[in-house]
Amino acid sequence: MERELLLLGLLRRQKMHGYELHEFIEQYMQTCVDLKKSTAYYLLDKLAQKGYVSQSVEQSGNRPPRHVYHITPAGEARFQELLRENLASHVPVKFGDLVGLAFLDDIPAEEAIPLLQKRQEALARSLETAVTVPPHPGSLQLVIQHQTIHLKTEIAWLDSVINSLKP
Amino acid sequence: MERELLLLGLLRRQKMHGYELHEFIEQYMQTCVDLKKSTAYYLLDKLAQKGYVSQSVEQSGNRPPRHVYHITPAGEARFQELLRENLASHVPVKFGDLVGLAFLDDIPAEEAIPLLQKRQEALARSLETAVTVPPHPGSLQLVIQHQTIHLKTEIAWLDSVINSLKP
DNA sequence: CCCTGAATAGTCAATTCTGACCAATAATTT
DNA sequence: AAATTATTGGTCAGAATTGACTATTCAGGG
Repeated sequence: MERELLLLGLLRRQKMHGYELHEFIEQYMQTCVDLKKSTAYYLLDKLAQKGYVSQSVEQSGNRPPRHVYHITPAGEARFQELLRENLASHVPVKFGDLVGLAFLDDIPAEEAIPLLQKRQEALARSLETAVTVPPHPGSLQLVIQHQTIHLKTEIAWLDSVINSLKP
Repeated sequence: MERELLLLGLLRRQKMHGYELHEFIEQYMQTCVDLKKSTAYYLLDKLAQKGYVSQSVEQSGNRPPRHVYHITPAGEARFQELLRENLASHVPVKFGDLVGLAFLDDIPAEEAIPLLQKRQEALARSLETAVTVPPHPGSLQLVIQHQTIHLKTEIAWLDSVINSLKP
Protein backbone atom coordinates (compact mmCIF):
# COMPACT_ATOMS: atom_id res chain seq x y z
CA MET A 1 0.00 0.00 0.00
CA GLU A 2 2.90 2.32 0.78
CA ARG A 3 4.19 1.68 -2.68
CA GLU A 4 0.99 2.91 -4.24
CA LEU A 5 1.21 6.01 -2.13
CA LEU A 6 4.76 6.52 -3.26
CA LEU A 7 4.01 6.15 -6.95
CA LEU A 8 0.96 8.37 -6.79
CA GLY A 9 2.86 10.96 -4.79
CA LEU A 10 5.60 11.14 -7.35
CA LEU A 11 3.31 11.17 -10.37
CA ARG A 12 1.42 13.94 -8.73
CA ARG A 13 4.42 16.21 -8.97
CA GLN A 14 4.98 15.37 -12.60
CA LYS A 15 4.07 12.75 -15.17
CA MET A 16 6.80 10.20 -15.65
CA HIS A 17 7.53 6.98 -17.44
CA GLY A 18 8.24 3.77 -15.63
CA TYR A 19 11.96 3.81 -15.92
CA GLU A 20 12.16 7.37 -14.69
CA LEU A 21 10.09 6.57 -11.62
CA HIS A 22 12.25 3.63 -10.77
CA GLU A 23 15.40 5.71 -11.17
CA PHE A 24 14.10 8.38 -8.88
CA ILE A 25 13.17 5.92 -6.19
CA GLU A 26 16.54 4.21 -6.37
CA GLN A 27 18.34 7.50 -6.10
CA TYR A 28 16.43 9.30 -3.44
CA MET A 29 14.42 6.77 -1.55
CA GLN A 30 16.46 3.61 -1.27
CA THR A 31 16.39 4.05 2.48
CA CYS A 32 12.70 3.52 2.86
CA VAL A 33 11.51 1.34 0.03
CA ASP A 34 12.93 -1.37 -2.12
CA LEU A 35 11.06 -1.35 -5.38
CA LYS A 36 12.46 -3.38 -8.23
CA LYS A 37 11.97 -2.19 -11.75
CA SER A 38 9.63 -4.96 -12.68
CA THR A 39 7.57 -4.38 -9.56
CA ALA A 40 7.25 -0.73 -10.43
CA TYR A 41 5.81 -1.62 -13.83
CA TYR A 42 3.52 -4.15 -12.24
CA LEU A 43 2.15 -1.65 -9.75
CA LEU A 44 1.81 1.05 -12.36
CA ASP A 45 -0.26 -1.35 -14.38
CA LYS A 46 -2.49 -2.07 -11.43
CA LEU A 47 -2.93 1.61 -10.72
CA ALA A 48 -3.92 2.10 -14.33
CA GLN A 49 -6.46 -0.70 -14.08
CA LYS A 50 -7.98 0.90 -11.04
CA GLY A 51 -8.14 4.20 -12.87
CA TYR A 52 -5.72 6.07 -10.63
CA VAL A 53 -3.27 6.75 -13.42
CA SER A 54 -3.61 6.97 -17.17
CA GLN A 55 -1.02 5.98 -19.71
CA SER A 56 -0.05 7.74 -22.87
CA VAL A 57 2.59 6.87 -25.38
CA GLU A 58 5.23 9.47 -26.09
CA GLN A 59 7.99 9.62 -28.62
CA SER A 60 11.09 11.69 -28.03
CA GLY A 61 13.52 11.92 -30.92
CA ASN A 62 13.52 8.63 -32.72
CA ARG A 63 13.87 6.55 -29.57
CA PRO A 64 11.37 3.79 -29.11
CA PRO A 65 8.05 5.05 -27.72
CA ARG A 66 7.65 5.24 -23.96
CA HIS A 67 4.65 4.76 -21.73
CA VAL A 68 4.12 7.92 -19.77
CA TYR A 69 1.92 7.83 -16.68
CA HIS A 70 -0.23 10.70 -15.46
CA ILE A 71 -2.22 10.84 -12.28
CA THR A 72 -5.99 11.09 -12.72
CA PRO A 73 -8.45 12.94 -10.48
CA ALA A 74 -9.38 9.61 -8.92
CA GLY A 75 -5.68 9.02 -8.33
CA GLU A 76 -5.30 12.37 -6.66
CA ALA A 77 -8.20 11.55 -4.35
CA ARG A 78 -6.67 8.19 -3.58
CA PHE A 79 -3.36 9.84 -2.83
CA GLN A 80 -4.94 12.19 -0.33
CA GLU A 81 -6.65 9.27 1.34
CA LEU A 82 -3.58 7.05 1.47
CA LEU A 83 -1.37 9.85 2.70
CA ARG A 84 -3.59 10.57 5.66
CA GLU A 85 -3.95 6.92 6.45
CA ASN A 86 -0.22 6.42 6.27
CA LEU A 87 0.69 9.40 8.42
CA ALA A 88 -1.74 8.39 11.14
CA SER A 89 -0.68 4.78 11.49
CA HIS A 90 2.36 2.76 12.26
CA VAL A 91 3.20 -0.66 10.92
CA PRO A 92 5.93 -2.18 13.06
CA VAL A 93 9.06 -2.65 10.99
CA LYS A 94 10.54 -6.13 10.86
CA PHE A 95 14.24 -6.14 11.52
CA GLY A 96 14.79 -9.34 9.62
CA ASP A 97 18.54 -9.07 9.61
CA LEU A 98 18.36 -9.46 13.35
CA VAL A 99 17.31 -13.07 13.63
CA GLY A 100 20.91 -14.14 14.03
CA LEU A 101 21.08 -12.25 17.29
CA ALA A 102 18.42 -14.56 18.67
CA PHE A 103 20.93 -17.38 18.32
CA LEU A 104 23.87 -15.48 19.63
CA ASP A 105 24.33 -17.82 22.55
CA ASP A 106 24.76 -20.73 20.19
CA ILE A 107 28.30 -19.76 19.35
CA PRO A 108 31.19 -18.94 21.67
CA ALA A 109 31.71 -15.28 22.55
CA GLU A 110 35.24 -15.25 21.14
CA GLU A 111 33.78 -16.06 17.78
CA ALA A 112 30.76 -13.83 18.06
CA ILE A 113 32.61 -10.65 18.90
CA PRO A 114 34.55 -10.25 15.66
CA LEU A 115 31.45 -11.11 13.66
CA LEU A 116 29.49 -8.40 15.38
CA GLN A 117 32.31 -5.98 14.78
CA LYS A 118 32.05 -6.73 11.09
CA ARG A 119 28.37 -5.98 11.34
CA GLN A 120 29.17 -2.66 12.90
CA GLU A 121 31.44 -1.82 10.03
CA ALA A 122 28.67 -2.63 7.58
CA LEU A 123 26.37 -0.41 9.61
CA ALA A 124 28.92 2.38 9.48
CA ARG A 125 29.06 2.07 5.71
CA SER A 126 25.28 2.32 5.51
CA LEU A 127 25.42 5.44 7.59
CA GLU A 128 28.03 6.88 5.26
CA THR A 129 25.77 6.15 2.30
CA ALA A 130 22.72 7.67 3.95
CA VAL A 131 24.57 10.87 4.66
CA THR A 132 25.91 10.99 1.13
CA VAL A 133 22.58 10.67 -0.69
CA PRO A 134 22.06 13.66 -3.01
CA PRO A 135 20.23 16.62 -1.46
CA HIS A 136 16.50 16.25 -1.48
CA PRO A 137 13.58 18.27 -2.59
CA GLY A 138 11.09 19.11 0.16
CA SER A 139 10.35 16.79 3.01
CA LEU A 140 12.12 13.87 1.43
CA GLN A 141 14.93 15.16 3.58
CA LEU A 142 13.06 13.95 6.65
CA VAL A 143 13.32 10.40 5.48
CA ILE A 144 17.10 10.54 5.32
CA GLN A 145 17.25 12.16 8.70
CA HIS A 146 15.16 9.34 10.08
CA GLN A 147 17.37 6.68 8.58
CA THR A 148 20.46 8.36 10.00
CA ILE A 149 19.05 8.45 13.49
CA HIS A 150 18.11 4.80 13.40
CA LEU A 151 21.47 3.72 12.11
CA LYS A 152 23.20 5.58 14.90
CA THR A 153 20.91 3.95 17.43
CA GLU A 154 21.68 0.59 15.94
CA ILE A 155 25.43 1.11 16.14
CA ALA A 156 25.21 2.17 19.76
CA TRP A 157 23.05 -0.80 20.66
CA LEU A 158 25.45 -3.21 19.01
CA ASP A 159 28.23 -1.65 21.04
CA SER A 160 26.41 -2.55 24.19
CA VAL A 161 25.77 -6.08 22.97
CA ILE A 162 29.45 -6.56 22.14
CA ASN A 163 30.50 -5.23 25.52
CA SER A 164 28.16 -7.55 27.31
CA LEU A 165 29.92 -10.39 25.56
CA LYS A 166 33.38 -9.40 26.63
CA PRO A 167 35.12 -11.22 29.54
CA MET B 1 17.50 -16.21 3.89
CA GLU B 2 16.91 -15.03 7.45
CA ARG B 3 13.82 -17.12 7.52
CA GLU B 4 15.78 -20.24 6.75
CA LEU B 5 18.15 -19.37 9.54
CA LEU B 6 15.24 -18.90 11.86
CA LEU B 7 13.58 -22.19 11.02
CA LEU B 8 16.81 -24.13 11.22
CA GLY B 9 17.71 -22.44 14.48
CA LEU B 10 14.44 -23.43 16.05
CA LEU B 11 14.43 -26.99 14.72
CA ARG B 12 17.91 -27.32 16.05
CA ARG B 13 16.65 -26.95 19.60
CA GLN B 14 13.90 -29.46 19.09
CA LYS B 15 11.98 -31.16 16.33
CA MET B 16 8.65 -29.54 15.68
CA HIS B 17 5.72 -29.67 13.34
CA GLY B 18 4.77 -26.78 11.10
CA TYR B 19 2.00 -25.40 13.18
CA GLU B 20 4.12 -25.43 16.30
CA LEU B 21 6.91 -23.53 14.57
CA HIS B 22 4.52 -20.93 13.35
CA GLU B 23 3.02 -20.52 16.80
CA PHE B 24 6.39 -20.04 18.38
CA ILE B 25 7.40 -17.41 15.89
CA GLU B 26 4.15 -15.52 16.32
CA GLN B 27 4.50 -15.55 20.07
CA TYR B 28 8.12 -14.76 20.59
CA MET B 29 9.44 -13.26 17.41
CA GLN B 30 6.72 -11.12 15.89
CA THR B 31 9.01 -8.16 16.35
CA CYS B 32 11.61 -9.30 13.89
CA VAL B 33 9.94 -11.50 11.33
CA ASP B 34 6.56 -11.79 9.80
CA LEU B 35 6.08 -15.35 8.68
CA LYS B 36 2.62 -16.44 7.69
CA LYS B 37 1.57 -19.98 8.30
CA SER B 38 1.47 -20.88 4.66
CA THR B 39 4.88 -19.37 4.08
CA ALA B 40 6.29 -21.42 6.92
CA TYR B 41 5.06 -24.62 5.30
CA TYR B 42 6.41 -23.51 1.97
CA LEU B 43 9.87 -22.85 3.39
CA LEU B 44 9.87 -26.05 5.38
CA ASP B 45 9.19 -27.89 2.19
CA LYS B 46 12.05 -26.18 0.44
CA LEU B 47 14.40 -26.96 3.30
CA ALA B 48 13.35 -30.57 3.05
CA GLN B 49 14.03 -30.61 -0.67
CA LYS B 50 17.50 -29.25 -0.06
CA GLY B 51 18.07 -31.91 2.55
CA TYR B 52 18.40 -29.57 5.51
CA VAL B 53 15.46 -31.02 7.33
CA SER B 54 13.75 -34.38 7.23
CA GLN B 55 10.08 -35.05 7.74
CA SER B 56 8.44 -37.81 9.65
CA VAL B 57 4.82 -38.50 10.33
CA GLU B 58 3.75 -38.73 13.94
CA GLN B 59 0.49 -39.66 15.55
CA SER B 60 -0.43 -38.40 19.01
CA GLY B 61 -3.64 -39.74 20.46
CA ASN B 62 -6.16 -40.21 17.73
CA ARG B 63 -5.55 -36.80 16.24
CA PRO B 64 -4.79 -36.74 12.56
CA PRO B 65 -1.13 -37.46 11.76
CA ARG B 66 1.28 -34.55 11.77
CA HIS B 67 4.40 -33.82 9.76
CA VAL B 68 7.26 -33.44 12.18
CA TYR B 69 10.46 -31.79 10.98
CA HIS B 70 13.94 -32.66 12.24
CA ILE B 71 17.15 -30.92 11.37
CA THR B 72 19.70 -33.05 9.50
CA PRO B 73 23.49 -32.87 9.79
CA ALA B 74 23.53 -30.91 6.53
CA GLY B 75 20.97 -28.58 8.08
CA GLU B 76 23.11 -28.10 11.16
CA ALA B 77 26.06 -27.18 8.96
CA ARG B 78 23.91 -24.78 6.99
CA PHE B 79 22.71 -23.22 10.22
CA GLN B 80 26.24 -22.59 11.40
CA GLU B 81 27.06 -21.01 8.08
CA LEU B 82 23.98 -18.82 7.91
CA LEU B 83 24.33 -17.70 11.49
CA ARG B 84 27.86 -16.44 10.98
CA GLU B 85 26.92 -14.77 7.75
CA ASN B 86 23.95 -13.10 9.37
CA LEU B 87 25.80 -11.86 12.41
CA ALA B 88 28.55 -10.34 10.33
CA SER B 89 26.40 -8.44 7.90
CA HIS B 90 23.77 -5.79 7.88
CA VAL B 91 20.94 -5.44 5.42
CA PRO B 92 19.48 -1.95 5.69
CA VAL B 93 15.92 -2.13 6.93
CA LYS B 94 13.25 -0.48 4.82
CA PHE B 95 10.97 1.72 6.84
CA GLY B 96 8.12 1.38 4.42
CA ASP B 97 5.57 2.94 6.70
CA LEU B 98 7.53 6.13 6.40
CA VAL B 99 6.85 7.05 2.81
CA GLY B 100 4.04 9.32 3.89
CA LEU B 101 6.54 11.51 5.67
CA ALA B 102 8.14 12.25 2.33
CA PHE B 103 4.92 13.95 1.32
CA LEU B 104 4.38 15.75 4.57
CA ASP B 105 4.62 19.14 2.94
CA ASP B 106 1.74 18.29 0.67
CA ILE B 107 -0.80 18.82 3.40
CA PRO B 108 -1.23 21.80 5.73
CA ALA B 109 0.50 21.59 9.10
CA GLU B 110 -2.78 21.96 11.02
CA GLU B 111 -3.93 18.78 9.42
CA ALA B 112 -0.64 16.94 9.67
CA ILE B 113 -0.07 17.45 13.36
CA PRO B 114 -3.06 15.47 14.66
CA LEU B 115 -2.31 12.70 12.18
CA LEU B 116 1.22 12.40 13.44
CA GLN B 117 -0.04 12.37 16.98
CA LYS B 118 -2.21 9.41 16.09
CA ARG B 119 0.88 7.75 14.71
CA GLN B 120 2.64 8.34 17.97
CA GLU B 121 -0.17 6.66 19.83
CA ALA B 122 0.13 3.65 17.55
CA LEU B 123 3.84 3.63 18.24
CA ALA B 124 3.18 3.76 21.95
CA ARG B 125 0.90 0.76 21.65
CA SER B 126 3.59 -1.16 19.79
CA LEU B 127 6.01 -0.36 22.54
CA GLU B 128 3.52 -1.61 25.10
CA THR B 129 3.19 -4.86 23.17
CA ALA B 130 6.94 -5.30 22.82
CA VAL B 131 7.41 -4.93 26.54
CA THR B 132 4.58 -7.33 27.26
CA VAL B 133 5.85 -10.23 25.13
CA PRO B 134 6.27 -13.33 27.32
CA PRO B 135 9.74 -13.78 28.85
CA HIS B 136 12.23 -15.35 26.50
CA PRO B 137 14.59 -18.23 26.58
CA GLY B 138 18.22 -17.29 25.94
CA SER B 139 19.27 -14.46 23.71
CA LEU B 140 15.86 -14.09 22.18
CA GLN B 141 15.60 -11.44 24.86
CA LEU B 142 18.06 -9.32 22.92
CA VAL B 143 15.65 -9.03 20.05
CA ILE B 144 12.95 -7.55 22.23
CA GLN B 145 15.40 -5.16 23.78
CA HIS B 146 16.40 -4.04 20.31
CA GLN B 147 12.83 -3.46 19.25
CA THR B 148 12.15 -1.45 22.37
CA ILE B 149 15.09 0.82 21.80
CA HIS B 150 14.11 1.49 18.22
CA LEU B 151 10.52 2.24 19.10
CA LYS B 152 11.64 4.76 21.69
CA THR B 153 13.93 6.37 19.15
CA GLU B 154 11.06 6.56 16.72
CA ILE B 155 8.75 8.21 19.19
CA ALA B 156 11.34 10.81 20.08
CA TRP B 157 12.05 11.54 16.44
CA LEU B 158 8.37 12.00 15.68
CA ASP B 159 8.21 14.43 18.57
CA SER B 160 10.80 16.56 16.91
CA VAL B 161 9.03 16.37 13.58
CA ILE B 162 5.77 17.46 15.16
CA ASN B 163 7.44 20.32 16.95
CA SER B 164 9.06 21.54 13.78
CA LEU B 165 5.59 21.75 12.31
CA LYS B 166 4.14 23.88 15.07
CA PRO B 167 3.68 27.67 14.57
C1' DC C 1 -25.20 -36.26 25.56
C1' DC C 2 -25.46 -32.76 22.07
C1' DC C 3 -24.20 -28.31 20.43
C1' DT C 4 -21.19 -24.35 19.85
C1' DG C 5 -17.04 -22.23 19.59
C1' DA C 6 -12.13 -22.36 19.97
C1' DA C 7 -7.76 -24.58 18.94
C1' DT C 8 -5.10 -27.57 15.92
C1' DA C 9 -3.05 -28.71 11.41
C1' DG C 10 -2.73 -27.92 7.04
C1' DT C 11 -3.85 -27.10 1.69
C1' DC C 12 -4.40 -24.44 -2.45
C1' DA C 13 -5.56 -20.96 -5.93
C1' DA C 14 -4.60 -16.45 -6.68
C1' DT C 15 -1.71 -12.55 -6.05
C1' DT C 16 2.59 -10.24 -5.80
C1' DC C 17 7.38 -9.88 -6.70
C1' DT C 18 11.67 -10.51 -8.89
C1' DG C 19 15.81 -12.06 -11.66
C1' DA C 20 17.09 -12.79 -16.09
C1' DC C 21 16.62 -11.54 -20.43
C1' DC C 22 15.81 -8.56 -24.79
C1' DA C 23 16.38 -4.75 -27.90
C1' DA C 24 17.18 -0.10 -29.25
C1' DT C 25 19.93 4.07 -28.95
C1' DA C 26 23.88 6.85 -27.47
C1' DA C 27 28.62 7.26 -26.10
C1' DT C 28 33.31 5.86 -26.31
C1' DT C 29 37.17 3.57 -28.02
C1' DT C 30 40.15 2.04 -31.65
C1' DA D 1 33.51 4.38 -39.22
C1' DA D 2 33.38 -0.06 -37.04
C1' DA D 3 33.37 -2.20 -32.78
C1' DT D 4 32.46 -2.13 -28.00
C1' DT D 5 30.16 -0.65 -23.89
C1' DA D 6 26.73 1.93 -21.27
C1' DT D 7 22.20 3.65 -20.83
C1' DT D 8 17.45 3.54 -21.60
C1' DG D 9 13.08 1.19 -21.42
C1' DG D 10 10.78 -2.64 -20.88
C1' DT D 11 8.86 -7.85 -20.83
C1' DC D 12 8.02 -12.32 -18.91
C1' DA D 13 8.38 -16.88 -16.86
C1' DG D 14 9.05 -18.53 -12.55
C1' DA D 15 9.52 -17.92 -7.43
C1' DA D 16 7.67 -16.28 -3.21
C1' DT D 17 3.78 -15.00 -0.46
C1' DT D 18 -0.62 -14.85 1.24
C1' DG D 19 -5.73 -14.99 2.21
C1' DA D 20 -9.36 -17.89 2.34
C1' DC D 21 -10.86 -22.26 3.05
C1' DT D 22 -11.21 -27.27 4.95
C1' DA D 23 -11.43 -30.67 8.38
C1' DT D 24 -10.62 -32.69 12.78
C1' DT D 25 -10.41 -32.55 17.82
C1' DC D 26 -11.30 -30.68 22.21
C1' DA D 27 -13.60 -27.98 26.05
C1' DG D 28 -17.46 -26.31 28.25
C1' DG D 29 -22.42 -25.09 28.83
C1' DG D 30 -27.06 -26.51 28.90
